[in-house]
Formats: sequence, C-alpha cells, structure tokens
Amino acid sequence: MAYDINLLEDINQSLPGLNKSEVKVAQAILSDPDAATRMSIASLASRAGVSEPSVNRFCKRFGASGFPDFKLRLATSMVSGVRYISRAVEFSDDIDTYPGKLFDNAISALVAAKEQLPTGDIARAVDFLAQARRIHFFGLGTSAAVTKDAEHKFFRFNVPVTNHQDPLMQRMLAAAGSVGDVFFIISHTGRTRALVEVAELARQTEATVVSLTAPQSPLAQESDCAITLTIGENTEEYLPMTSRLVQLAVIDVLATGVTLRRGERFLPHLARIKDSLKATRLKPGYAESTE
Amino acid sequence: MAYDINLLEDINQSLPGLNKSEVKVAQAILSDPDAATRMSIASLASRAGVSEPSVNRFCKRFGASGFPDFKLRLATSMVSGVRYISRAVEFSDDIDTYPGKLFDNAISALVAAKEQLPTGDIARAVDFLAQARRIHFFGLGTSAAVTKDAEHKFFRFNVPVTNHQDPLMQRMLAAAGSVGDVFFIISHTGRTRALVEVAELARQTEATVVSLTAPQSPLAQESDCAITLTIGENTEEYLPMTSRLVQLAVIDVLATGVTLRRGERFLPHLARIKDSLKATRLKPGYAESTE
DNA sequence: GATTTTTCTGTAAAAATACTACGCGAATCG
DNA sequence: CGATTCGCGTAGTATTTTTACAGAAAAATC
Repeated sequence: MAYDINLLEDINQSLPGLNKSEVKVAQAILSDPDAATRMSIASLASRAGVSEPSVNRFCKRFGASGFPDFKLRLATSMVSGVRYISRAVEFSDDIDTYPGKLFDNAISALVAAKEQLPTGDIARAVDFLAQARRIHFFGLGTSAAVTKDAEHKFFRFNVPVTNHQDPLMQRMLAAAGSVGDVFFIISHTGRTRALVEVAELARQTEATVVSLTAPQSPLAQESDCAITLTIGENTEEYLPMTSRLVQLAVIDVLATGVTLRRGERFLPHLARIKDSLKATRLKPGYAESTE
Repeated sequence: MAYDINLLEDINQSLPGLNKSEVKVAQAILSDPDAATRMSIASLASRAGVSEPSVNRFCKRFGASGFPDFKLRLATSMVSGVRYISRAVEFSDDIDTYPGKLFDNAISALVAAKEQLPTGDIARAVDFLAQARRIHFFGLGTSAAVTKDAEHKFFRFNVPVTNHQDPLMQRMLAAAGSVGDVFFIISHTGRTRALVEVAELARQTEATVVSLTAPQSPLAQESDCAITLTIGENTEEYLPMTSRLVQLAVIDVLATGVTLRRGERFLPHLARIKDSLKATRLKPGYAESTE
C-alpha cells in the first residue's frame, strides 16, 4: 500500500498554500502528531479551533478518503518517518539515546534493502555460486570483514573458497581465473580502483565475476552479475555502519539460496560441520552455533 | 508510544489459547492484515464469520482500547514492512520468499536486541575502551569476522588494536596483559573453551576483560564487563546468521560511544582517515565510506 | 447423568463518530 | 459597488463502534 513515506513533511511543506482553517488543523496535527492519530475528528476540530467538516476537508486534501483513513496514514507514516530519517547521532546524545538511534538506523537500512532486493540478480548469483568450482571472495577495507564472513559460510558447501585482502594476491588470482571460478567482489562504493581492476582482469579469463555493490558503479558494470543496492549510509557519519550489515544479510541470502539448491540431503553434511564444534565447548549443554 | 512492534506475531502466538470465535477473527486478520487495517468492524466480523462484538472483544484482549485503536496498532506494527511471522526458511521456498524471510529474521533480531540492550554494561565497556592503552579483539569461528570489523573501527581512535584468530597468539597476548590492556572477547555461546581460557589468563594480569556474549555464560562470568544478549538464533538453521548482525551493531554502538567520548574536536581526525581513501577511487564523485 | 455455574457469543439498542448538504459570510473580481 | 466564488460552519444524516443483556454452550459439581 505504498503510502507517503512522510505525511508530516508533506503537511509542513504545503502549509503556505493552505486556507486559514486548514492551517489551524495542520498546526494542531504538527504540534502533536502522535496524539492526533488517537483523537476523534471532534477532538481534533476543537483543539484546532475549527469545525469538524474542516478537518474532514483537510484530510481529503491530503489524499485520504476521510478522517479515519487519514489517521491511519499519519500513524504509518510516522513509524516509517522515524525509521527512515533524522536519527543521526548528536554529540549531545547520552547512553540512553544513541544506541537506540544506531539500532534504528541499522533496522531501517535492512528494511530499505529488503524492499529493493534485486531478486533476479540474486537468483543468478545463486546459480553461479552453486555451480562454482572455486569461489574467491574479495573486498577491501570494511568489506573485508564481510568477505571473511562469506568465506565462513561458503566453505561449508564443499567448494574451495578463498578470501584475500591483499590486492596483489587478488590480481594474481583473478588473472589466473578459469571456467568455474567465481570472483565475488564486495564494495560499497563500487569505485575502489583496485577492485574494479581485479574485476576487469577476471573478466578477461573464462571466470565469472559476481559483485555486491552500488548500482551503476564501475564495478557493477564490470560484473557478469551485479547485486546492487542503494544503502543510505548516513553521510555525516565518519564511521561506516549500515552498509556492512546489509551486505552480510545478502550473503546470508546467497548462502541460503545455495543450501536450498543443494536440497535436503545436504543437511546432514551441515549438521556434521556444526557438531564438530561441540567438543570445543564447555558444558555441552546447548551448542547451537559456530560461535 | 512504544507499541508492540509485532502485533501479528503476538496474535499468531496466542492463537492456541483463544476462543473459537476469536480464532476466527485472528485468522481473518492474519490472512490479510493489510486489508484488516482498512476494514470496518462489520466487514471484518462478516469475513471472519462472527459477530461485531466478538471482534471488539478480540481487540481488547490484545490491549487495544477498541477496534479503531486496534487497527492503528496493527497498521503501525506492520509499517516496518516486516512480516515477523515468516521465520524459518523451508525447502519449498522460492527466490521470492526466502530472501524476505531472512531479512525479516535479521530485522526482528535487531529489534529484539535493541529492546534488551544492557545500557549500563555498554557504558562501562565504552569507559574501558575509551581509556584503553591497547585493545585486543578476540573471536573464533563466525565471530572472527566481527572482530575483524571491530579492529577496523577502533584503529581510528589512535589506539593500538590487534585482532587474532590464532588461539595460541590469543593465549600469549592474554598472559602478557598489563594495565591498560583491554581484551574484548566475542563469543555467541560464551562456552568456547579456548576463549574462556583466554579470558581467565587475562584476568590473572592487570588487564581488563570485556566480552560480548550470552548471559550467564562462563565467558560472561570471567569478564570484568560483559555485554550479554539473548539472540534467538533459529536453532533449526545450520548456518549461523542473526547473531553476527547483532554483534556488529553492538560494535557500532561501542565505537560511537568512544567517538562521543572523544568529543567534536576528534572529528577532523576521522575525516582525515576517510579522506585518505579518496585517492583509491575512480571518478572522485562521492567517496563517502571506507568501502 | 443432571444441575449449577461459568464462560462464550450473538442480538439489539445506545453512543460515539464521521460524513453530507446546505447556507451564510467573507474575499475576489469585474 | 455588485456579482461571483470560495471558505467555513451548522445541522442533520449515515455509518461505525460500543455497551448491555440474554441465550447458548461448555465446564464443573454433585
């Protein structure tokens, strides 16, 4: 139901072009939007100092079918509004505020990513990965941690997996690519020269280049299959945060895709890998995960 | 207004303990929650095959003041675009289902973690980290990728940071700990013997042990400061997923905490680090992130 | 197994809420 | 200055929601 992402913003912006009574309604809503979602049309009218039909007209002006519908939109747009915007950490934030903000940002990044998942490309990437004879995960900087995680997931599929941060190693391996080699390159910007060049080198061989990066970036263009996502990394921030989370989630999706492709008979294999860790644990109580 | 984030999940879970007609209402809502937010109580009642008061009672049972209030909650709880119900991936899932499920799981893990954040422990951990003379990030298995990320964040604070996956290196460093050394140990289970032993070794020195792990785990008990979270890693799954995401988010929180502690005069330093990457990019258009 | 008690559920009426039609008054334009 | 348009509120109507109550079903007790 693609409602307006931010109805409040809309109201605020159209404030100048509104009638006298409509302005009153707008102000009443803006002054306490949360309360507005729980009021009856009568209460809101009296709080704004106007008549009920004025409120109703106001609602219709903003595309709602009536007052209840308007309240619904207002409520939903506020949730998403909180999620999508204005959660930058300030220096004045204390311990009770900034952790929540950071989590909200992370959550909204995932929500946003979920909505723009390029399913087709993911399916193709799964194809490539499932059939790979060998997989190389390459990334630099922050994305290096993601490739490490990817390595950790994919070795389970009984495919040789490498993971290099050294650009020279990356180049050599890329140049030595052959049929069945998949070079999986992760770069948030898709503009890191070293990685784009690796992609170019690999393309000149028979190998396949799959990337997880930004749309229309040089890296995406150099790839046989590019999974591209626009992640609103808060540009104010000096520490990169949300992009890795999304990248990791995508890696999860790909690993799961390959698992599904392998079918149920593959589960015992995964279970064996997991069980192998039991002995490393104190009190074998529950030994669920790899860590 | 802290509504339940996952009203749908709530409904789904209380399904067994409901009356006959309430079950009907629940099913009607669950089958198309989006439509339910736009229906009148009469339509919903007839669709569910019950009377209007039954719907009303149903709403009140879930903490709403009445039907309109219930619709509001339902709508807001759904906005996040997340069907918290989905959960486990099935082998019958296709490309259009399982990615969404995985993202939903990731999102709900973060939401859950956000609600149980041990703020006090986080504040103490930030204290330790901000004053550290040296920081060692240790983890094994999946958590190793997280420590890699942590290393990547914390070196920016001009503190020597190490990150070892080799248990022997970990032990030696731990044994050599001294005042000002912080050993930050990440383990989802908190029962990995090698890591618990490292914590013990470090505790015997003047160093500080901070851990990110499970509540009441041996590792948590061996720590000067333990950030503990219960993360519902789906035990059916054979690939660990959500725990790393949460761990990464917590690392973000800690890094941000240290940044805030350093104050605004520290920003230019971070900006310089970021700028240093510009030269590695093609078309210097926008060079926002470390990757 | 019958009876009492409790719990559930629907009917119907009352209350609350939202909408429409209409008309008055102010602003605008000729 | 008059005519027209537009904005706004009043009052009535329609819709929706809630409450009160009573019958039916289920559970508990004897």
